[in-house]
Amino acid sequence: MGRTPAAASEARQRILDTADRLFYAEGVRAVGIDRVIAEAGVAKATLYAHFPSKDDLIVATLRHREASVSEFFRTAMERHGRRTRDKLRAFFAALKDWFQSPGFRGCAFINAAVELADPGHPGSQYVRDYKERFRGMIDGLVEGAVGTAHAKLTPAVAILVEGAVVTAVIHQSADAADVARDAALALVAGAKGG
Amino acid sequence: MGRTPAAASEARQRILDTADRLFYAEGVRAVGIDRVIAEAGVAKATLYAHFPSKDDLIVATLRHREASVSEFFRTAMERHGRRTRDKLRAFFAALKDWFQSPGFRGCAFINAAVELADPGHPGSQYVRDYKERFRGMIDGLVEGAVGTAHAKLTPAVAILVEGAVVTAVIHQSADAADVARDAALALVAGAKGG
DNA sequence: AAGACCAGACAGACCTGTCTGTATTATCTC
DNA sequence: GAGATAATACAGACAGGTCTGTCTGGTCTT
Repeated sequence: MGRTPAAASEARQRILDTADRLFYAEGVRAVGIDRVIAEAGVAKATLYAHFPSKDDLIVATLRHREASVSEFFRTAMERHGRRTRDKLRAFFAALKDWFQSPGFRGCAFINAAVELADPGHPGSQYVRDYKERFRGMIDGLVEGAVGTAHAKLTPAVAILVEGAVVTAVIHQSADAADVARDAALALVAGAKGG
Repeated sequence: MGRTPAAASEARQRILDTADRLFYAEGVRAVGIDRVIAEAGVAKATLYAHFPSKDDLIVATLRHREASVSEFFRTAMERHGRRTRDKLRAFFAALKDWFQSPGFRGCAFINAAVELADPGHPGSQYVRDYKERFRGMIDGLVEGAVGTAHAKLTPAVAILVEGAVVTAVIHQSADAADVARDAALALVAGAKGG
């Protein structure tokens, strides 16, 4: 019995897809292993052969989701980028698409960090690292919009994005994307002008 | 035996204080009734006499917390208000105080909404209502800062505040308060100038 | 024969909510 | 004052379910 069988296995992929879906929709604490294996059509032993514990599965699910989130924004921005050449605008348009997508329930990483509560949990650590990478992407957009690097602008835009996500999920509305976009563009215009 | 004994009872107050503390620190799902009654020094029957179910206790705890949050911001802003007459500045200073306070773990209302997951849960509904009231407070600050009412500014500042809270709890840093303050002031200045 | 998988029992802990029974205190009646 | 009544709170057993994680055994494919 291999401790961690083939990395690219059908069962493993089914587990990850199912766990991602359930964890995002109902929360990592609310969904139990039994639910995951039932809906993935997998034996419990198989799950534990691939993921030593539920905590490991949670982290693997976050990693799995990061890939799909990046992919979503890449294609959505490309789609919007045809009309709006400004990448920052295209990003907020993609953000709004996300808010309006069925089953939207906010940022899976923030949700996981909130649920795990313990900052030392591997999942919480992963979320911090992910947010660093996310901020790096924002930084690229801001630099493209403002011309030069601007140390103070990126954190502000990142905060606007986080706030928009939280507001959208609480109020079940996509309006926050427009509000955040206008605020970000105003800040960019201010940084360029002054 | 009254179903809901005296509204102002010592046991009831102990339950609320304890539940508020535990729920905020570890999450409403992670903390069980047994923990609450043990740390509150209360019999289980007493808890269920005051609160018909855990869900009811959660909502009561949120209500209880709203009072203390309002009180915190009122006094903190008053303290800062002596130096900075600008109420918006005083608010962000208070926000930073909160971020730096021991045991800070973000917004209890957002956390609860994330954990409950279901938008129809009474707790989630309470959170939505609370955020409406919170936005009303922000609106007062913005109106005071910009002179006249400004429909587009308040939602942007509210989003900055939400984003700052989330960023602060994820990165365990109070810097987000300063970033959000500067961004809010820039937006206000832009609204006044243009 | 070996690796990967499925099915499901099992242990031990924890969950919410109900129930029995007792102690304490305040109030009302005589 | 003395006794009765009712409200409140205590302690803790209990039911029925769920949780994670382990284990046994069978199946299928290569």
